[in-house]
Amino acid sequence: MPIETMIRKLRQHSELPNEDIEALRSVVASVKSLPGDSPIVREGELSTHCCVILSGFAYRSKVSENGKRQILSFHIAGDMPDLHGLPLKRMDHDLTTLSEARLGFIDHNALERILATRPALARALWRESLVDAALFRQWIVNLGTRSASGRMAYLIAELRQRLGAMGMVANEQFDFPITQSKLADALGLSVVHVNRILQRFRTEGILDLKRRVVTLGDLEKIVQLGGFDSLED
Amino acid sequence: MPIETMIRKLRQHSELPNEDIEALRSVVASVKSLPGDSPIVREGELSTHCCVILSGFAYRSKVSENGKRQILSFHIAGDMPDLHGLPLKRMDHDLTTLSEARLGFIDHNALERILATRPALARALWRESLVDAALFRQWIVNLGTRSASGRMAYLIAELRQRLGAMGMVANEQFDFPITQSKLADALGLSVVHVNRILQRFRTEGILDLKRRVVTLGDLEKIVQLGGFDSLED
DNA sequence: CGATATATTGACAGGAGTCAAAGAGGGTGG
DNA sequence: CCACCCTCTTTGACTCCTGTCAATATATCG
Repeated sequence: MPIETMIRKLRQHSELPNEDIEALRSVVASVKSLPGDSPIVREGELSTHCCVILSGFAYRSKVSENGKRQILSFHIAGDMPDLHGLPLKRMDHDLTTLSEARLGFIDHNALERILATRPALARALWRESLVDAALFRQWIVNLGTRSASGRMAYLIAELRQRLGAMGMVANEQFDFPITQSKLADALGLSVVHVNRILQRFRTEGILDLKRRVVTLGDLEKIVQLGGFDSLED
Repeated sequence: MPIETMIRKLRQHSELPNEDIEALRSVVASVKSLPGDSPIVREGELSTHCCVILSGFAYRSKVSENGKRQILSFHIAGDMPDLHGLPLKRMDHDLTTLSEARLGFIDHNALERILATRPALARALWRESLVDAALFRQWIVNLGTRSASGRMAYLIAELRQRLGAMGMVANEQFDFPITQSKLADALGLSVVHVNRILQRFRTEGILDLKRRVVTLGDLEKIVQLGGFDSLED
């Protein structure tokens, strides 16, 4: 039951009685597999349920008036990328699968019912959404203060850490099924420039991103370039 | 009682019984005036209370490992910029006054006590922190997709809207006690370039930022440059 | 009135974008 | 199993936006 990954994640920041965990587990109504690039929710929609990523990847994005798309964040197994839809309802951005993904869906009404009698669980979900906000802040720092290659290195370091915490990094290698054009949209760079950075990283043995797999070459260098502080999982 | 501004803001997104409002009002223990550039909380600290801005401005910032400071957001009267410290405790960034400001402080323990019996209020605060997160997302889009002058225009348009909603814009003019160097840190630009953009805006009659006051010249142009969608308050 | 912070200028360098074309990879259908 | 197509990646040439450095002017404040 890979819903355990989400529970493990919640437990990293919140102590929860077993009954709350059980209640949460029981409220996951349906599980669906979606191919890559499928919209999960769109900006402007009112959400009636939220999802847990059971496997695969998803990303959140927003298009600005000048037509450019900005990718706000990437999400991995265990994440609940549209939790904020529970209190806010109206989505302010899109949520899309990056690769084929298995998603668990939780109906808002059902979730509200169990939260009503379980304040600790409600608090845990609040906390979860605040951790999400903290990642956005990090991303602002990344976009605002670093050079193109620093941004790229930071992204990889952040992913390595989050995937590592979920046990999804092996042999300094992990899955990341992304195109350079999406990388460009996430980092605020042009595709061409992303390509050049990746090539430089490759020839300098820093890392290799090929065929949807990242191979870490020189972790020290990545962390240093990206100014990523905690090397620990 | 300028704590009303905060209550008005909460009510914009949440229906709250009068007793909850009263409880919230009563929990603001002390009010303090701080001069500009005073730290309110620092990154790494554990917060024991949170604050409401009663008047003046504050900003949140984070310094990245390369030494550059990134300003994450600006805050105005009615905002609770460190609400997230209630569930998360450890601050991941600094909070500082921009100008002289009056702050109301709320003790976490006292707040927790009233939240325990007032789920609607707890939910309103959760929502408030999600609105905050949505602003961060907007800011990511701003940094990632717009040119330097677009970013500047967006910042001004966003401020105009938020201040307008609080009734703090008169004659297309509002207070914004900021230096160009802080603007640079917020927009991810160099001071020199910020200066040039402001001059261009000035000579082209788009807007004028001088002596800590913004005078809007051509609102249409600002909104268009910044790609800001809702002109309405 | 001097001292310090902030704003303004100019000259120059370089990182990142744009445009346009050519290769590679991965599917798909015959 | 190969030909074809479509998407993604890679290249090269060129432009220009934004940063850096360093000096000067202007505000602000005690």
